[in-house]
Amino acid sequence: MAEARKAKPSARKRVTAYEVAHESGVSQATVSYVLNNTPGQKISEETRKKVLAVRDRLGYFPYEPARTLSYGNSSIVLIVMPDYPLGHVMTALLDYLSEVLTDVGKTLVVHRTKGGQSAVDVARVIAPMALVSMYPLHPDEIETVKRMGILTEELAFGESDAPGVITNPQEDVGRIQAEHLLATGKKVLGYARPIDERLRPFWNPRLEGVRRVCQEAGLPAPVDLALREDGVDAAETLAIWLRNGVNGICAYNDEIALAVLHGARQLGMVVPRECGVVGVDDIPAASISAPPLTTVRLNVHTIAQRIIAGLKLIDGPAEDDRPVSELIMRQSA
Amino acid sequence: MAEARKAKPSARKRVTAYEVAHESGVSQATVSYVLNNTPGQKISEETRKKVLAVRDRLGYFPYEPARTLSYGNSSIVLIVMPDYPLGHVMTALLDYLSEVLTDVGKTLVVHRTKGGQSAVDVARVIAPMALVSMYPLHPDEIETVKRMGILTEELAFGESDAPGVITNPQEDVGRIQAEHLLATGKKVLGYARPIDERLRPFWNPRLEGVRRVCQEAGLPAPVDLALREDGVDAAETLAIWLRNGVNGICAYNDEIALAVLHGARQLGMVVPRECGVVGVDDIPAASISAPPLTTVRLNVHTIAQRIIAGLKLIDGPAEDDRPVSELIMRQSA
DNA sequence: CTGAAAGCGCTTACAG
DNA sequence: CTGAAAGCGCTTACAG
Repeated sequence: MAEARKAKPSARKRVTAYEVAHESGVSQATVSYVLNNTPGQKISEETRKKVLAVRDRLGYFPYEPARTLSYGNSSIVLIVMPDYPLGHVMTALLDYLSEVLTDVGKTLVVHRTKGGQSAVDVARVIAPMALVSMYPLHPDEIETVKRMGILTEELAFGESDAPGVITNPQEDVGRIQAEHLLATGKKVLGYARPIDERLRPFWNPRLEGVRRVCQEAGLPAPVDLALREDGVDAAETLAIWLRNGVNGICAYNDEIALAVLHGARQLGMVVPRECGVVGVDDIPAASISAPPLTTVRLNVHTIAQRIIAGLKLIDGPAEDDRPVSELIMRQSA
Repeated sequence: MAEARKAKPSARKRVTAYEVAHESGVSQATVSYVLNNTPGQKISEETRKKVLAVRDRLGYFPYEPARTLSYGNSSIVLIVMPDYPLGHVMTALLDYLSEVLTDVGKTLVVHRTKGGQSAVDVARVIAPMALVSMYPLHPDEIETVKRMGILTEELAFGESDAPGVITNPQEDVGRIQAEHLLATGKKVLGYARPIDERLRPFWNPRLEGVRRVCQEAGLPAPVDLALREDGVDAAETLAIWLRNGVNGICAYNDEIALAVLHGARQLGMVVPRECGVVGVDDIPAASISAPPLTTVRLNVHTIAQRIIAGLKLIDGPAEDDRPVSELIMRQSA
């Protein structure tokens, strides 16, 4: 795995606090005090000025690994994601998270963890102060990471009340889709999921939401089928749904929904009259499909704030009270 | 900006090499030798076994910051990207890069740098062994990072022969688009670029490629217009092109191309007869648009290999000789 | 074949 | 108000 590191690199001599102290005619401690604005230390204005000037002249900045070692904790927040496509929403989530963390002096860094590689290994080399996982972690992994003194959080897409698990209930997404379809008079629903089995943790809770709505309405359970995003099997799959009497389809995301729409065009079906379709994500292409796609938009800010609150790093921006998911109604359903 | 760190966290006592040494009845040095397989150290099989056993029992792993401090260099490769949407291609690039780096014991980590924030600051807290920038860095920034002893590389989308700059010539992409359009008999080209000004470094080189092809063919320069990805201004923009006699459009990427197609449908235009359209990226939706989109696919592996070769971390997988970009012909041009 | 010791660059009691 | 010193957890000459 990790091979031995090569010979020590020519380690371009680093500018150290020692040098700054020396040039300023003060001790290393004093340098540390002024640079960190250490509370409870009264530094004369003169000394402070001098140190700062030398710092600037030398272009000095503390070396983080040393700081981390001494302090016992870093300021890095590591987020691990699966390495398969996650779309616009996750990107937006990351950016917002990054912004908020930057504001409180933390640095967010992302690792796309390849299947087979453990988040624990990554956490070991990054040695972050906190680890946020975008996919389910094994309890042993959580245990190990915690024992490393790292705050740990897992974003769960289903229900959970386990500690350290931020729930981002995706059932709601499925419910919204299904309820809208039923409200438009559809009676038999289909669920269009992606083919990639690794995505199961993401779509399964949504399907569960659809399932419950059907059940509560006394309607048949949704028939779920997998579909390619490039739409080559769309017509064929749609035909299966039709044979099952399906007239409303909830898609895992907009890309899949677009593929369904493609299949419908091929079959000459009239959407939404013969079959309604609703997606998730509201990607740009959703508003320009034929017909424009009715979809569910996720409110990334709320999710981000839950993560941040779970990290307890900041008192958190006032809880966002916008709903996590909302229906964007267009013409496909 | 960075606020003072809070009181030392309850720093759950870390298992140290000292403890492993103690429990094994050997010195710390010996523990380090066996764990690192330090060459030139002859450790008795017995000692090795013992140390390893204790390591496993205690669940010990070296603490990276200490290791980095001592060794003088980390095993992290940091990649900074702009924080605006970059699409499937960049994601694929990251994943491939990550995979290769993992194989050689490095860990790739990504930071989406917000405008206004400097890559230098990020590099300072992560203290990586190498920094790869996906956007242009200021020469001063490069200088600073290098002085920190960090290998630095910048992915340039235009031409450049500056050291430390990996060129990923995007003119070629524009050329391929334009040449195809001209080959189908189009005489006046348009360039559809995104609205976000921050994307300029990415589309400008491509537009330049289109421009050159037109020039070389003795045709009028391409007329470039900005377009929203959600297509609300597509018809209107398309009308402007038409008034200028444009009958072939090169789009910055597939999303924009899809918007153009949307506008064409609204105007009742026949694509590609009245106007050809070619995108870039070959996203899944490209194959199911109406009509299916002709596009240029980028070969991510080649780009990744150039980056890796530039890092000189490994002897590199045999240079991929597949072309960087290739035309995927479908029905929109 | 193994260990005592120095050193990486910081922070933080502890003395003054 | 400031400094000498210990300590964070590792690696690596240097002795034996």
